[in-house]
Amino acid sequence: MEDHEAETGPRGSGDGDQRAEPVRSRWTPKPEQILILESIFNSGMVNPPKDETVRIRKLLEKFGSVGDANVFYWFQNRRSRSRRRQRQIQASLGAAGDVQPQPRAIHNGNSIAGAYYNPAALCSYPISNGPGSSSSIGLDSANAGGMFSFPGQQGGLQELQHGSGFGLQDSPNLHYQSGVITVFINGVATEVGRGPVDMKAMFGEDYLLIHSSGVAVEANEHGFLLQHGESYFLVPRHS
Amino acid sequence: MEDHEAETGPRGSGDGDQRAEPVRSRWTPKPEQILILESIFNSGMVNPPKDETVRIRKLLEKFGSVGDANVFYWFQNRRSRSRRRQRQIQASLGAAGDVQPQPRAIHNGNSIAGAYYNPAALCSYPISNGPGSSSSIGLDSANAGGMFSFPGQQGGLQELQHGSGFGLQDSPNLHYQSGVITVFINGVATEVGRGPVDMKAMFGEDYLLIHSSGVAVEANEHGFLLQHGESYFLVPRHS
DNA sequence: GAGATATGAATGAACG
DNA sequence: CGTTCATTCATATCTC
Repeated sequence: MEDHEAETGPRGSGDGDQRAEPVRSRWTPKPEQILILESIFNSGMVNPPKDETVRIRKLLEKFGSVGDANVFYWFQNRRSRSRRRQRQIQASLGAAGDVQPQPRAIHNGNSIAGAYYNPAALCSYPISNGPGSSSSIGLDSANAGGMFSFPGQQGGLQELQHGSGFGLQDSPNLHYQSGVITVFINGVATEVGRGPVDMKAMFGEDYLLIHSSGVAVEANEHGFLLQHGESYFLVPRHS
Repeated sequence: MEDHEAETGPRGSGDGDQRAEPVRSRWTPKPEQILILESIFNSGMVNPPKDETVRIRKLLEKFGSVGDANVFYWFQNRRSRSRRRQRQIQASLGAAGDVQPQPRAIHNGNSIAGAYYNPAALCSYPISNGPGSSSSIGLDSANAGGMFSFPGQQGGLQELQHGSGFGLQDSPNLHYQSGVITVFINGVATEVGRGPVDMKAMFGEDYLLIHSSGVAVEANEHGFLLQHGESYFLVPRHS
């Protein structure tokens, strides 16, 4: 986390001699790049150290030009906003009464985030932004580097998240854990706080959480304790 | 690190005029204030001691309420980010290795890293943030103190940087020099590392650096040695 | 094509 | 001092 922001400042440079450059705008990550970044983030590396940042940048460059600063900013923003969302959820859980459809239904036109109304999908941050424009992301191109091999179609998204095979193969430890972990609830990657999750407050009394092994998740008085990377199933209690 | 922050911090106590605004939690320096701060910083005083900080604060107060802590933080951040930028430049110069052409000319449809194509614009940190919103900063107001007298218009910015007449008139020595100096290249205030500057790596073989006196800048094997506050001109060698 | 939202970038404040 | 957090600014994108 050292050198960032160099590169450009849309802000500064208040001189007139800038040739008629069509106002270089900000970096807009390609869908493939977002996938990579998300998968790295969800794998637990939410705050990559500098050398990792460089590696990630090189990886991303297979899909479009990008700078170290962009990667840094991405993780910083992702972390910050994830944390904020988490806090919001937590806060609104405590505040009974005036609530509303609390999780702000991201409702990206297409996309997986649609899975919101279903209680099972009630997650603080549904992974994936939905493979936006380029339908069925063309990962085939530029994939020569061999580091990536996505299942390919958008349906296969969750698959990706599970395995740790996302390219940063060798780094043994995922530096920096942060207070947020990612679990899979009914197949949907979901961020939750590191501590006990008050599932009752989230889903009500009518649901049970079952670990993928089949055993129901124990809950102490504070809530359930989930583990990063594990899969759970939220099922109606009275079914 | 010690006693800062409480002080006159706009946070806790009486910042005089907050009315009429959407209650901003943190200090947002006015353009005039930024100009002042930048000019002080660029004059070489990058780490003002406490008493100077107080004087600077009083100066800034002519343009809006501000606390000593704000000034302290500003210099701390300015120093930190300046150094960081410097390091990034240096790093990317040395990198050279495996990947693509160094000046990463991101040139996407959108995206960053502008200011790269023009050699003259290749500066680690072009001074001035561009008199953004408030066109032709209204310096006339509150200028009664008489310490400042800007040329006024935005074009006159570089003018300001040159002279040492920036208000802190008497302090004989500019405490703390830091590893960064400010020079003027083709009229643009530019930060460079204190040591020899590898201009060849920065601008290529095709450019010469001429001191404002007219003599070409000597370069040893390491690079050019520039001097703080001096003006230079970067000219094509073959023109 | 105006308004709402998402998000890249910048920066004041603070921590270790 | 380097790093991180929180907030804000600016703009790309989406929606109606």
